[in-house]
Order: sequence, then structure tokens, then C-alpha cells
Amino acid sequence: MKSQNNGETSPRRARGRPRGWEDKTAQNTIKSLDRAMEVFEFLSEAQGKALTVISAEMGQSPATVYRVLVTLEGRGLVEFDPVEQVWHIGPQAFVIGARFLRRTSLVDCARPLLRKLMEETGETANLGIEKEGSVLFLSQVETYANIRAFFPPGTLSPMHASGIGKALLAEMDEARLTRTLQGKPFEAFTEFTITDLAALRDNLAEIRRAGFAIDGEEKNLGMRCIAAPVFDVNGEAVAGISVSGPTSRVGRDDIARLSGSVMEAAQALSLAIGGHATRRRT
Amino acid sequence: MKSQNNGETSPRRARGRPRGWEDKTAQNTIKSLDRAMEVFEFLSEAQGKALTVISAEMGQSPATVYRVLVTLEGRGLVEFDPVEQVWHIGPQAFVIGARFLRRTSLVDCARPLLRKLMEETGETANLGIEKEGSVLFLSQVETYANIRAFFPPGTLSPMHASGIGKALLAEMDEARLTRTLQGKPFEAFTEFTITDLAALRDNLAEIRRAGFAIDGEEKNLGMRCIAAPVFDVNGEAVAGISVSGPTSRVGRDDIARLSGSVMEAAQALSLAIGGHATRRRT
DNA sequence: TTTACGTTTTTCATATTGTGAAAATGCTCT
DNA sequence: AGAGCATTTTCACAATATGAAAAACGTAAA
Repeated sequence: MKSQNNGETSPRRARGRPRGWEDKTAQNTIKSLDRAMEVFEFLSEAQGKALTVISAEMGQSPATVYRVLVTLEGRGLVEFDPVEQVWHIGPQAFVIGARFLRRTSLVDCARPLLRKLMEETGETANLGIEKEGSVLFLSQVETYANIRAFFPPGTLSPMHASGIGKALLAEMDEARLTRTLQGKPFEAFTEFTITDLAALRDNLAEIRRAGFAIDGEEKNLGMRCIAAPVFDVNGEAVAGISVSGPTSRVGRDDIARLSGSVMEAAQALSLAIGGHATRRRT
Repeated sequence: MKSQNNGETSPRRARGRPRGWEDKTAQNTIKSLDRAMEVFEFLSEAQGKALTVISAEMGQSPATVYRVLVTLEGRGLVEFDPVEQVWHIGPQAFVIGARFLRRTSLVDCARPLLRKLMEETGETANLGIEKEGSVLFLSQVETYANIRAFFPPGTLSPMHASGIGKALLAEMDEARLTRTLQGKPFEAFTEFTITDLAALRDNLAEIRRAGFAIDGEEKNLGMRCIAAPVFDVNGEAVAGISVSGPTSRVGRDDIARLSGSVMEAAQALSLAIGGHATRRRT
């Protein structure tokens, strides 16, 4: 498990991180900062709550929570609504968060491809990545149709009930798969949701064979979704592209037609970010 | 300027904030948290920097910055790139930031209108609000054309050189105008940028008369933009809608045609969010 | 391979400063 | 007017954040 130091191009090597650097960082976190960020995240999940409610639900002193909120308010990360007397996430949080997308060229590369995909298929096209065992939707181009499937960017969705999620899971090796899935019970959203590991494994094998994943009303009734993985330079699946729409337009008969476009877009994105068009052959 | 307490429906009144509540919050901010957030914001502006660089540029101890970053990393707000050995904004920041949009229904209400506006005009349609003396772009629907004006959501832009910015400035009263503009020198981006207050005032008067604002290559050469204000329930301008495109397609002759659509969309949004279709008559 | 250098972590002693309980303040509703 | 409730502030204490310096570590040069 020693560092292998044999990266092919090795643009400039790491310097200074100790030997086993998996996740041993726990003793030099700042406690008060971590507690403050807990408040920040809590507020983002449950917006529009009053101070008392927040402090009660978090089991913290109102005074402390108050000071955290006031401090964050000073930077616009949080906002106070003086009419409703409740706290919200502030605009500065949006500004900073949006800069995450700037980091990787993934979104920039993807947008023209998403648009093309949407125009070809007529359905909303989505881009997502994996984030801590969930699918994080980064960008989308909406269909012209009035009935739409809509995942606002920033939305998190469980892997096991999402097209992009399953497309990513299907490309993971055994260790990563176990790690990603651990501690995540398979919540059943509809009668079609895959709720046990054996069935999921079967489905993943099928996905690998086909090259694309189908979410057939597994998250929302009446909605179907076709997804394909995007590979980076190392041949690892780092993102997924999908189209999603109502079953009326995305029927079983449409799968053959749509999946081709989706896989094509995913391959184009893989190439655009300097990756392999297909999975790594081990 | 005292609180008027005569809101029409007054769903539930505020309780507990002391008398003069302008901005007297300064003594109960948490210093260490504020310093940590400074690091966070600094990183968002200058991504991909190494620890040493960050601490040097911020004039802080490397040890402190390190602990802040490790703490934020533990929550995914920040990420460490072990290859390049630099720090970035993390996905969790995007997740939290995106929830800012959920707070107000502004974006939800606007999207269908932006789409319609884009289809009518053929140009990219944008939605923006004012945030601390700058325009914050919240959402957009892109044109089909290959040459595009593009402000990614989350972008900040100066008020004086932006269509939406000027549309909002034009609706401010004297006090608010002064407050918004103070401490912001009029940076010149092109030869057409308005750089002095007198000229800006003239332009704002013209905008009020016309009902829409034009940014004629004032920020980017070759790009023109037509914007109109959106009013809330109190008749205050809280947002702006615009279309933007290259001067080749958005020429002087197109202004009459486009401005109608823009104003129409802005009025529709005003109504959709429960506001007045036009400015408050004082 | 060994040495030198630059960067990142950790250690450690110190006092800064974050903390919660409780009191004070301010608002709304009866 | 006054009770009741939620938000701020005060205050005394010790938890803990801090920076300097040392240690750990990887890279590049000798």
C-alpha cells in the first residue's frame, strides 16, 4: 500500500502528505468550525427555520447557533428574513458553490453535448457525478415539451434508483462498489425500485453488457431515464449522462433509439475531457 | 424609516430583534469562524492554490489555514487535489449553494418565461438580482445559435456595465442608489463603458422613461444586452430579465422588436411572484 | 544512493475566545 | 396593560484555537 510513485506523466509530484494518507485527518480539525459548518449544512437542508427551532433540533445552545448564524450572515452565506423571522441560505453561498463547477471543465465540455442530445431525443438531458454514495446533478438542458422531468442542478439522488447512479455503479470494481453502497439501505420509492443487492448486481451486469442503464420508474412513477457512463483519462467512470422523460414519450420501444444517442453523447464527453471512450480493460 | 408594521396580511410578526436593527451586529460574530470563512471565500475566488500560497497571500499562519481546510474538507466543502497538491471548492459547497435558489420561487417562476423569451427573441435569456452592489446571475436559457453570450449562473458582474444592473439602478430611490454605488469605482471595460456618475444618471433617467435598459458593448465588445426590471409585491425592483447576444444579431434596429418581448417577460414574472407589473408610483 | 530544499503536518505552551446558563430586551397576542 | 415567547446580551470559565518551530515527507539535484 506504499505510494507507487509511477504516474505516467506526473506533472509535479505531491510533497509533504504523510505516508498512509487515506483519511487519517481527524485530530486536526477545528471543532468549533466543524460545529458551525454543521449548522450551515443543517440550515441548507431545512430552510426557513427560526433560531429556536434550529437550536432545538440540533441539540445546541441557542446562543451558539445565534452567533454562528450572525457570523455567516455577515458574509452573506446566510440570510435572515425579518418578516418571517427565519433563516435561509444566502446568495454568497450560491456564488461560492457555483465556482465548484468552474473547477473541472466537465460542465463546460458537457453543455454543447447535452444540448445536442436534448435536440436529438427531445427529452431533458442531464449530467451527474457521484458524490459520497449519491448522484449529484450538475447541469441539464431542458426539453421543449411541457411535461418534463426536472432535477435542478445541485440535487442529490440515491444511486440505486437513478439511471446515472446505476451506470456509475456498473463500472465500479468490487471494492469501490461495496464502499459506495455500504450504510445505504435501498429505500423503495416506487414498486419498481430495486431493493436488494442481488437484484441490483444482476441489473448492473446487464448494464455493463448493454453499455447503458435504464431507470424505469424506479424513483418516480411515470418517469423513465436512460443513462450512460463517462470515463476519464484513467478509464474510470467519473460522470454520467442521461435523458429523462415521461413513460408516455420514453416508452420501451423508444429505448433502442434513445440509448444510442445517450451512449454517443457520453462517449463524446469522455473524449472531450481527455478520457477513454470506453471502459478500461483490466 | 421606522418599521411600518402595517403589512396587509402579516402572517406572523417578528419577535425579539432590538430597536435599531440596521447592522449593529459586529460584536457577536465568532472571530475564528469569520476568519475560516475568509479562507473559504478566498479559495473560491482563487482556486487551485497550494496551502503555502494561500496562507502567504492571506497573511495567515500556514498551520491555521491548514486546519481550516482540513476541517472543511471533512464536510466536502473543500477538496484537496493530491496530484496537483492544491485546494479547490468541493461538491458540498455546490449542493448547499444550489439550495439558495430553492428559497425564493423567483427562479422557478422565471424559467418558463425565460424559455419563452429565448424562443421569441432567439437570444440567450438571463435572470439576475442585485447582491451587494453587483449583479448576480441566477439562471439562464441559452440560445440555439452557436455564437452565444454566456454568464454562467453564480457569476457576479458590476452594476454600471450591465443591462440588468442598470435596469435595477434606474428603479432605486436616491438613497439606495448612493448606497449601492458607493465605494464602487466605475471600472471601464470597453470604450463604451459609462465611467462617470453624471452620464450614468442621464442614462438611468432614459431607462426609466423607456422601461428597459440597454448595455451596448459596455462590458464586452461585440455584445449587446436588453434588460427590464422585475417588481415585487411592494413595487420594488428585485430582479431583472435580459436577453443578450452579439451585436450582429442584436443590432440597433432590433432593439425595438426585442425590448417589447423583454419587458413583457419581466412584467409576467412580476405578476408571477405576486408583484406589481409596473413600478411603484410614489 | 545520498543530500538539500521546499512544502506540508504535528507538537506544544499560551492566552485568546468560544461557550452555555441565565438575565434582559422587545415583540405580539390576550 | 400584561403575560408569554423568541431573540439578544452579559458574564465567568475553561475549552480550544493559535502561531512558532520542529518533524515528516517527497522531489530534484549531486
